[in-house]
Order: sequence, then structure tokens, then C-alpha cells
Amino acid sequence: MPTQEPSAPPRKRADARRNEQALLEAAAAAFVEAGVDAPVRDIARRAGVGVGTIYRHFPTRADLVVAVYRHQVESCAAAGPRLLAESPSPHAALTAWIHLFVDFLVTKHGLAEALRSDDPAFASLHEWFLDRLVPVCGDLLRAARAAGEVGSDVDPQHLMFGVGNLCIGAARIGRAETLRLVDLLVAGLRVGPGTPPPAPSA
Amino acid sequence: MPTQEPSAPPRKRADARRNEQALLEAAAAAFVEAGVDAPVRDIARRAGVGVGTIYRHFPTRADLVVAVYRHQVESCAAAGPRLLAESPSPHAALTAWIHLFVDFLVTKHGLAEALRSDDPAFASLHEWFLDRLVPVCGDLLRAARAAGEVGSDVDPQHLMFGVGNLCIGAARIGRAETLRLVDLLVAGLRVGPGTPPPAPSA
DNA sequence: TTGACAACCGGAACACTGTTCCGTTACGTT
DNA sequence: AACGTAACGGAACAGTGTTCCGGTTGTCAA
Repeated sequence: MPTQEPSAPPRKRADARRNEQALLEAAAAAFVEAGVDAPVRDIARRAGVGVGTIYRHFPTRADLVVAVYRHQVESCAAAGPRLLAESPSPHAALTAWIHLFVDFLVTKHGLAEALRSDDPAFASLHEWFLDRLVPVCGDLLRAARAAGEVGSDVDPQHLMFGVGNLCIGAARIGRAETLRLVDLLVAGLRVGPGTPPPAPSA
Repeated sequence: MPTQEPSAPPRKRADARRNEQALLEAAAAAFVEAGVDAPVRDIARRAGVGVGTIYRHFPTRADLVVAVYRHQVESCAAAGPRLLAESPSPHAALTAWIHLFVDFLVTKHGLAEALRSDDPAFASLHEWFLDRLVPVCGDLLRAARAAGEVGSDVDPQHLMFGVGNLCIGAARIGRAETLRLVDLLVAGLRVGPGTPPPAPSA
């Protein structure tokens, strides 16, 4: 039994697979040094291929970024339910999960910037992040609301949007200060006895 | 008595003054349409001058942006003390002032992005905003803390940094939602009976 | 093993950025 | 009116992303 579904493409040529792998490694290295905006030519040179080869394997930059960071985003998504089960409260789980997300973002130069960019080259990156992580965030948020810890009915997508934005330029003020701002945002979600209603009609 | 301090430059040539004015108007128009990243050639063409003329009058892009938005930032800075005097509480004044700041940012395409950018061309823009607005924000924050409304000792510079970041890409989620996120951040500052300590080593 | 063909490759070429530089223009002064 | 120079304008350069096509090579059938 073949390990591929019916009508699957007949497996790429050896050189193509080799180059794709080389490109992934070269891109990962380049991203660490120069951020996700590393020049195409640099990545091609590192991988020992021509620029055309990059565009054939990864039509947009987002495709390349997605391929490089796929595993890490998946593990972040998987951490959501686990944290919800292990944490003392849903809000604690939400906070911990968001810390995970922040840690991921701030260690990837330029990723947060790319995420909020409206550059069409990053559209699919944006979409992928949202598809993968927003539901997880939504679950955590819903649980926290059900537990009465969160009053505001903020859209999980907007919350993640805000957290992502706060991570932009984290290098300037430092990781700790960035986390502090994010904590402020998440703290703002909490329903407190004295919390003023920020909702339009409460 | 001349209306200029001693050793002042002997007043520029007429064509130079004319071109500078034309450039300011052209840049303002271009910024509205294409954001603060509008191509240099576009601005030059609108003003009917060569690109060299832009660089002579405004060595960096930040200089041009500062010149275009100077009045609006000044009026925002001036609003701080006024709001503090007129508002029912310091925290209300802080909230209102931040709304003013947000309104200014979200109506200028790309300004928030430029503000957080580490592009050296925008370094002086960043510095100018900070010099002009952070002290105002600091006064509001201090007053709110003195009134016992704010517990956290967040650096005003970091708060403005965060608010600015939240305004990035505001067009995507809309002005109202952006304001909501900002309100969440400011609400997180409030000291509430049930507020969890956001201490670093928590 | 050999040959043919499609998949694949590489990089030149293009379009578009910002930035610099210097020959030319024209303003203000004498 | 003549002159010195501040100011001008745009060609030229350097660095992006993106496309395209002639040459190469892996793969499979004969």
C-alpha cells in the first residue's frame, strides 16, 4: 500500500526534492540572520540554486515562510488544549498560551511585521496563521468566558491581531517589556468588580 | 530689530521657499493616497520638481513626514494638559487623550508602521514623536497613578509604543475594533480589586 | 543499455524602489 | 548689466522582487 492518497502526484524528481530541502534549510538560516525579508538572491545562493528555483517551489514568500515555520506553529496550536486541561483556570491557560505565541513571534525577526503586512506576498501567511491559531485562541477565550473570568466578547481574531502587533519591534523595547504590554492587554479582558464597561452597549 | 536671532541664515532664495511649500503640499496629498511610503518620484512629480530637490530640502523621509504632520502632533500634545483639567478623572483624561492619538494615527496610512520601523530613514521621526508626546502621556499616567486609578508602573514610552503598534493595520479590522483593543490595553492599567499581579517573575 | 522527453534548473533581463552626483539654470546682489 | 553661487533637475547607480526561456538532467519505456 502506497503511503499516498489516490490520484496523488507521481512523486517529484530527485533533484527537485533535494533542492526543496536545501531551500528550506537555507531559508531558515537566512531568516535567523536577516529576518523573513531576507533577499531572494541570498537564499538562492545559500542553497546553491538560481532564483528561478525558489519561485518554482515557493511561488510567494509566504509559502516559503509557512514551510519553514510549519512545525512550530503546529506545536503552538497543539499546546492550546493541553494548557486548558493542565492549568488551574482557563484565563491562566489563555495567558500561558499567549506567552507561547509571543515567544514564537519575538524570536523570529520580522515575522510579526510580515504577519500584519498587507503585502499580497504575505496574504497566505496571514490566512494560514489565522486558520490554524484563531480557533485555538477562540476555545481558550470561550472557556474563560464560561468560567466568568472574561467579560468582554472580543473576537479571538482581533485579540491575536493585537498581540501580534504588540510583538512588532519587540527587539527595541526588549522581550520582557513586550510581554508586559501583552499581559496588560490580556488583563484588560478580565472582568473585575470595578471594571468599566468598554463595550458599546455592554 | 530683525525677526530672526543672531547669526541666522540670511533667508533662502525665493524659488527654494516656493519649492519647499510645493513639496509639503505634494507630500501631504501623496501621503493621503499612498501612505507615508509614497515613492519619492511621485512626490517630486506632483510638486513639479526633480528628486534631487526633495533630498536637498528633506534629507530623510522622516524630515518630510515631520514637516507635514508637525501641526497635528503639536495640537495632540497640547490637548494633554487640557484634558487633564477638564476630565472627571485622570484615567478618563488618559483614555480620551489616547483616543486622540489613535485617531491621528489611524487616519494616516502607514504612519503607525513608519513609527515602529527600525529603518534609519525614520529614526528622527520616531525620536520626534517620543520627545513631543511621551512627556504628555507621562503626566497623564502619573496623575492617574496619584489618584490611585492605575497600579502598574508602566513606562509611558512603552505604553505609547504599544498603542502605536495596535494601530498598525487598523484598516484591516476597522477603526472601532482598533479602539477596542487599545481600550483593553488601557483598561489593563487600572488597578482593580481582583487584578492579578503582572509581575515579571509570576 | 539506450534514447527521448518532460520536468527541472539557472540566471539574464525587467520593473520598480531609494539615493547620489554634477552640469545647468536662474536668483539676488553689486 | 554682469557676475557668483545657491538651487535645480534628472541621469546614473545600487538594491529590491519577479518573470521568462534556453539548456540540462532525471526518469521511464523500449
